[in-house]
Amino acid sequence: MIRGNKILIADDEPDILEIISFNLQANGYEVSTAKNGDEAFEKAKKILPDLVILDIMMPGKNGIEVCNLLRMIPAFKETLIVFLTALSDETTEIKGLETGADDYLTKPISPKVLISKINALFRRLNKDETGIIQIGDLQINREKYSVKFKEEDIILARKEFELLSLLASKPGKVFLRNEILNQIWGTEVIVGDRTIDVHIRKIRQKLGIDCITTVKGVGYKFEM
Amino acid sequence: MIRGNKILIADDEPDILEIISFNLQANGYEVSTAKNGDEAFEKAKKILPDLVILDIMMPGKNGIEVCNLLRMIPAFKETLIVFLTALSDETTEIKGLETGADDYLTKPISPKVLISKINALFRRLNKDETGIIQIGDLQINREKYSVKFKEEDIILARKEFELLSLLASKPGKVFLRNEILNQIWGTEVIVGDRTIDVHIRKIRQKLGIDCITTVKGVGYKFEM
DNA sequence: GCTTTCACTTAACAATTTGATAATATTATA
DNA sequence: TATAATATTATCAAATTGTTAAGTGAAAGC
Repeated sequence: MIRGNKILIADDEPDILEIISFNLQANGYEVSTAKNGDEAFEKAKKILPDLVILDIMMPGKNGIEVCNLLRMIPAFKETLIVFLTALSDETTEIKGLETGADDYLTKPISPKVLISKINALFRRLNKDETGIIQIGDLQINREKYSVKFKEEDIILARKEFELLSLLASKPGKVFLRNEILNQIWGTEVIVGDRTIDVHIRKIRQKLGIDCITTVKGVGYKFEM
Repeated sequence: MIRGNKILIADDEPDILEIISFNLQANGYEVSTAKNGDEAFEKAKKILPDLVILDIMMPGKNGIEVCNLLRMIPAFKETLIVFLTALSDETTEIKGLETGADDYLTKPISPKVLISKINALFRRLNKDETGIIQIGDLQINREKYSVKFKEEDIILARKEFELLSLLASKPGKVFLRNEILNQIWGTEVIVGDRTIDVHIRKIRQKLGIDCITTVKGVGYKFEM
């Protein structure tokens, strides 16, 4: 868990608090609890959690009020907020979601499912899936379709980029010629064996460094 | 059509497809449908939706398989995927969420609640909805539909504006021609490939600076 | 009502790049 | 060394994009 592992739970039933706390902690989250809406709001402002789990019916402020108040504070614009309540009526659920909550879960819920849902929310929050391959001084950015070597931009044509991208996706692994053909040309198109060689050559030429190794009779592999 | 609002629904029950389609469309989403897993996978690759709603039990590939396949494709790393199924057993739900889905909803679900859930997901996705994009000396104001370069107003026609706006929304990212067509023209309208080029040309001409790069065989990207 | 203007699209062609192959040279290895 | 596999080079066809001009329809202006 790189970022975002502080969770605040607000519920007026001590049993619920304990069960959920236990399960979240067992999954590596740092948990704080609150017994009512007012306490939840105060604690939230103090500890700045990454996720707030709110019961709706609580003494003091109810969950929806807390959610509203939090969303008004800039620091909580991005904070995950989830309702966890026994209230399963449609109107409340819609109201809850429209308040700016990220999910609305109804009790009873199994701890495992709860954890899965929470993991799913965090997964999207930590969207560091940039599609960048970095090996030594070589950087391949799939999204930008760009290759850099020591801050130097290297322009590759499409097939060249795809080929390098494929080989570099698993450094050290030998890709069979067949495998390469299937991955890059697909099963429909049929091209000669020499075609691969030529593209490999162009990549080697453009990169200027020797990072693609020929494994004679088998295929090619990427190595720095 | 600037906002990400394309949804693909896959379900083998025509009634469900129709009801959900209707409701989503009524809420401003652009909807495509698929009757089974295979069709869902193919259509997804073609139209590049922002959200995919998957039934689990379907002829051909089941929903979980489709989700798995999609998540393997770089272009679908960020796509919202939600299961909507009658299967309410815990194991399946956990498996679904661990496959990389963003939510797991069980039928029956009221259209209103479904819409709320979907809105909540999109709300988090479009996080930087400030309406103003500032890159170097270039300022794009989505609300005013205006573009400024070094305090100088630049008048762009609608399509030109939308195109620039799209490219500039993720500087560096290469937008596939497909992606551009889908985002700006939608899946209904079909225009020739040259149309994009011509708009690109006009933007380049009007801006006077070289900030749109052609990636041959792939698409275009914005770079200052 | 008519004309003008403008945004958008397309056709047609030019310019460019890419990718595949043939032909030949070179290398690795049994 | 003989042989199969790969490297290299040059070449050409195909794919892709750039550019210009022209057509279309809708909105604006007279």
